[in-house]
Amino acid sequence: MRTHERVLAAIEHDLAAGRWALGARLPSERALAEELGVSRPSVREAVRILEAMGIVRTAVGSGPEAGATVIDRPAAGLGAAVRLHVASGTLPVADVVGTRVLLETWAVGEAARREVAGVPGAPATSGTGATSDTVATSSTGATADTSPPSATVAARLAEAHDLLDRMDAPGLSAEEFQDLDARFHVELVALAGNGLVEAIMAGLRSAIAQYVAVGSRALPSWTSTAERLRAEHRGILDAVEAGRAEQACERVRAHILGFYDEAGL
Amino acid sequence: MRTHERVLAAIEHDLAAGRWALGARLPSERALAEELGVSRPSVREAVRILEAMGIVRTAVGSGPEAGATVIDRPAAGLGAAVRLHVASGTLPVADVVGTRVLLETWAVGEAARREVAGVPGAPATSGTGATSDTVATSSTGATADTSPPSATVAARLAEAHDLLDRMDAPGLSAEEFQDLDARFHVELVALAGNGLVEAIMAGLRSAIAQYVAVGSRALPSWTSTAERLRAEHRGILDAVEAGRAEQACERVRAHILGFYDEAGL
DNA sequence: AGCGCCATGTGGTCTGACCACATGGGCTAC
DNA sequence: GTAGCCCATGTGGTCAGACCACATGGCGCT
Repeated sequence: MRTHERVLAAIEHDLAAGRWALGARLPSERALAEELGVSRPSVREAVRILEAMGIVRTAVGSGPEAGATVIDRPAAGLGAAVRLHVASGTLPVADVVGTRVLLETWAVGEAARREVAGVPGAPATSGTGATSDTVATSSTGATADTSPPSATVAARLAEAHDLLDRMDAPGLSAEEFQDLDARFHVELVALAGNGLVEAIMAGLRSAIAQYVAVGSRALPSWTSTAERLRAEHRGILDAVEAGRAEQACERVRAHILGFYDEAGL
Repeated sequence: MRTHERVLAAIEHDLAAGRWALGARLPSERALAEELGVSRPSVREAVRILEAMGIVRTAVGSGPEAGATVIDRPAAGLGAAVRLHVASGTLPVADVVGTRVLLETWAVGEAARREVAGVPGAPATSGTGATSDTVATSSTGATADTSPPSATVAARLAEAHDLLDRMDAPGLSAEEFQDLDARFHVELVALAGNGLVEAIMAGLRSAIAQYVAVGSRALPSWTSTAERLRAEHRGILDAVEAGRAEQACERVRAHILGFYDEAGL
């Protein structure tokens, strides 16, 4: 077994044993190296992997913000992995589209059924909202994290409405629109309250952004398409809030596949 | 931007540009370092991340097998990331169970509808079968890769049947049974022919194995539970092959949630 | 012609060092 | 006594160089 794998296993063990809570700091690389009897580069490689997977965040300097702190960003690792596999050509775009149809139709259905059950403001089981990637940067410039952790469904809905409002702004560039659009769809999935599904959807985000950017260049008219997308977004959210699960599912499906077909992908 | 991130971005760019096909070898670490004007440790950190995400495989020695070769193992990165997040306590087990219910019910439904459409032997869109993890080893000892790439649906069905037959072997330990069980469920999802969904399910495998192992210790009688699981597996596969989508979905849901409830999780 | 040995190139690891950065306490000036 | 500045300290980031284990493949010997 390679040294950095032993380090990784040791950290994973301590993580599972609760040695470090969320937000806590790992020992310094030098201290960990001495503690485990390995060299600093080996520790560094393990920390790099944890960072790529969204388990820790590293920062230089001094004080409580410096060092490797345990964070909660499941989407980072998933997103980078999916994007890299799409980049290497092993994952076809059709599979990505099929997956988002699956996740999003399910999510809006769940959300709508929860609405009709009369618990519109119930807290989500887990709010692991984190969207930006940690690894590399050749993806579309993901701006910044937005979703606060452990948000309620009501807050998620408000966030979704806010995103739609911002997409109505005149003079919005296609890139800005598509960025807001991607975040809206992640919020949509987040409404279902399953942190893992949300993380997967957030992970798909950069891969989705790539094919959307490519596909939008093949459109006859971006402005008219954007107008249609805006209306469809409103329609989806309306169906969810009205508790019409079947209608919400069908609208999401038509929305996603409609763009996919129109862009000729 | 940190040096290893620049290296990662450069490799991702070349990967997307088709510089290396699947199975090709990356330049040696020393050559890459010189090419990019960075030191070897920086290259190593980038390669480590690629390895953790299942993009490349590294091997020492000489000859065509040595070095960093481009592979196609989407499940490795996803699996390790999901397992680590579950270990750190940020992803509840209920979310993992909910996600597998979603993926598996959808997959068997798709498979059954494809059966009834009369294309039982149609080739899958992509066969990215890879199940074992690359990172760390504290998970349940995943034995080895089994699914060959680009397998047909018929081959997948045969593999599923074979797994069920092997689960009938007398004297099978609980661990062996659960390993076969996990592989059966991955095969089930693979029937739908979506490589990404299959990769996600394969990624969930080690996280699932953990809660199954914990839950099975709380069962009143493992042998009787195993007997029930065997029968349910056959029932699911029968429904798929008969093209009864609704029945297959319901049986999968009952199968997963039944164990979850019985184990008191 | 067959066999065995070693030069070669690979990743794996370690040592030691220096740098940039952010903090926080001590020192100085007022 | 207080407010401000400044540098010691500890952090990750990076580099250079070295050695090791390993697997291969060609060379030389038999």
